[in-house]
Amino acid sequence: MTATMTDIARAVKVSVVTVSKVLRNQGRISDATRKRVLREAKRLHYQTNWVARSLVTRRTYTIGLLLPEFAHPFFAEIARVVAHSVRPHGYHVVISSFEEDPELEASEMDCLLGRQVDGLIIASAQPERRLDMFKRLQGTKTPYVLIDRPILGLRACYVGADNQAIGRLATEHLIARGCLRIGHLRGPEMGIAAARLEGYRRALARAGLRRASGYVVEGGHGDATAYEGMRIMLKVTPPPDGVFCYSDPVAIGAMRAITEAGFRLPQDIAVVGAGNVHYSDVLAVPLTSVDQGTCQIGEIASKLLLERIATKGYMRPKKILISPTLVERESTRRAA
Amino acid sequence: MTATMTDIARAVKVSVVTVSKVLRNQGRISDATRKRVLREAKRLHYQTNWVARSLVTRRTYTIGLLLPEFAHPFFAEIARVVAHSVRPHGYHVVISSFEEDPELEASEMDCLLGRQVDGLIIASAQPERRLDMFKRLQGTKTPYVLIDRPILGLRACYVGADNQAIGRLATEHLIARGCLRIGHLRGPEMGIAAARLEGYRRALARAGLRRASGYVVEGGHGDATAYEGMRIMLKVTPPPDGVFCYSDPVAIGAMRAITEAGFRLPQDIAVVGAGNVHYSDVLAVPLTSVDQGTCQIGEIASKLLLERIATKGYMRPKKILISPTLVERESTRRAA
DNA sequence: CCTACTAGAGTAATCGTTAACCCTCGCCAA
DNA sequence: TTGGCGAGGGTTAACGATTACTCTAGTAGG
Repeated sequence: MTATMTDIARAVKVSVVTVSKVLRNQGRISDATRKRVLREAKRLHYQTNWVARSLVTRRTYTIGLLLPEFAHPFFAEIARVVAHSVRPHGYHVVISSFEEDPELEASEMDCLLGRQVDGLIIASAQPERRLDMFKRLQGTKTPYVLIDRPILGLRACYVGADNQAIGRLATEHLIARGCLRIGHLRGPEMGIAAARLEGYRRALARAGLRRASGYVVEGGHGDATAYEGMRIMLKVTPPPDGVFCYSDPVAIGAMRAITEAGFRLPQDIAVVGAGNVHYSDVLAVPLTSVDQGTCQIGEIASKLLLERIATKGYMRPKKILISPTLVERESTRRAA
Repeated sequence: MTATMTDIARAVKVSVVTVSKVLRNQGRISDATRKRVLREAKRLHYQTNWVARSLVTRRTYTIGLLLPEFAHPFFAEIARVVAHSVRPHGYHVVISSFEEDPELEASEMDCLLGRQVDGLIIASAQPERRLDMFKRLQGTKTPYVLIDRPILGLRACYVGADNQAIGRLATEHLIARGCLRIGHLRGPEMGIAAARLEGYRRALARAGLRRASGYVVEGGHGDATAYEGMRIMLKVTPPPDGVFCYSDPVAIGAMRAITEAGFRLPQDIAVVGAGNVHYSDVLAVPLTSVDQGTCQIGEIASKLLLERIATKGYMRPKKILISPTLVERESTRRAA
């Protein structure tokens, strides 16, 4: 069985407290005793029982990661980065995905709190104006950081991409590549998609380009819906000569529609995606994409959370937007 | 602050034990008392303190997931499936990735054991014949299941893809598509890659096809190394008319080399990958790929582990190989 | 020689829950 | 009347560690 401090204490003939002190390097212990304890601990392969320690210290060195979905590359990357960032501080990560179900999200949050996590990182799917999950969370005083999806009306830490900047950057890039009729295949959500759309609009306005109504089409979430959306947009006369797509999967669907319609890519129509997912450069036409700084989001969220865990008093919530960067590939590489 | 059973007990004027019994639906409690306790519990938003409960029950309802890498689609999917499979049984998952570093893997295992996980699922990177990590693990009697990478000489549960079958299936498919000179871009590892190679060889032998020496080339892990490997293979005369690639990324690199060399795909050279990663059908030429049954691996590993956790006595280790399935796409779609 | 201090330990209480008994009615049968 | 039994609770002692004291020599200083 697993050895406990009592086992060590008995073997070395000291009290459990002495063992505890040695193992934590605390209190005054003679070198001789320390060595004997350490030797015995090693001999028995002693491992701190964190359950017992946590009960009295009220710290589990565990953080909860509450995500809508795990297999999604963005969230998988977040999980990786978060686990990696907190490990040097002795923390581990308990994961929980709620498949975009707000009810499940709330109940999973309760579970994680019951497990006494020291803090939470959440990409929430709570509908707008439904803050009771967060009220409950705040009631427990457990630190938490929101990522990716901002929650309106909540005074809380938030780290996410600067979606308006993403829209602006993508659109400005198309403009710089000489596009004059720039379309947008937008996403379905209120917050994120709306901000990207707004960035797109502002970039157009600043460049003095017109906004034809048919140039903004709903592209859904995946490449299938995006394919349909793009086909609709291509029927506008004149067709667009550049498209900013809400996400990379959407861009993939769009490119398929464009190629099938007989347009050349990027000569006739240039395409920009967003997300810069791992496979963007192995596509038929490698996709120019706006990188949303996934790693940074994970790192900063972790850092923020650990800060808050370490601090007793009140800390003002911080909202941090990560500046996107453009990764240019073939899908926009053409003469301006 | 968070309410405890003591708070409820005081409010309802019963003992803590009574509260505990009500909350666990155990022991004989009158309906009246039960209702009062439950009402108070709800009023205070009582949540079981799992740390305290675990200390006495010796069950944390937590399982550890020890993986080489998180962002990799295969492992991300595994994490998703495992978390999803164990949740209905009240379990949560603590993740830990060790970036292919055996030392880190072992130390993370110790941490997870210190956290008293009820069981472990491991895709190990321990080098061959270094079993001491597992000896230690077995010493704790903590149930565990290996996935993906078998460990030789270890009597332990294992769930993984049938790699030889993958090689066979891919090669037989190429044969069925009329390929006569079939190459293999192999992977670097001993176990998995060797098994796929063996499956390839057997399929060739069974079909009575010759094995030219230059037709088996090391393709590395990613598309960059695979690209180089494929260029080498294309110099053989006559060049292959079909290639089974160790993985999908490898196949992507190979396809690039093939196209650049002026061959048509799949008419001149057909390509099969393995892994069936999510983006296989959005490539320039959608890639035929052998699906290795990721979901099944995760589900079965979870089931096996929960079984072992629930069972007191000894259980014979089970080794389960998941039969692969072929997903045909454009890269092999040609007349036989 | 006595006091004060310190190094090096030990004791007792506690964290929140559960396990294993124990107690006290009230009721019923002998 | 007594004995037994079961319903409905309560008591006590863990679980494995930590925290906050307490205790005891030895030692240095006056």
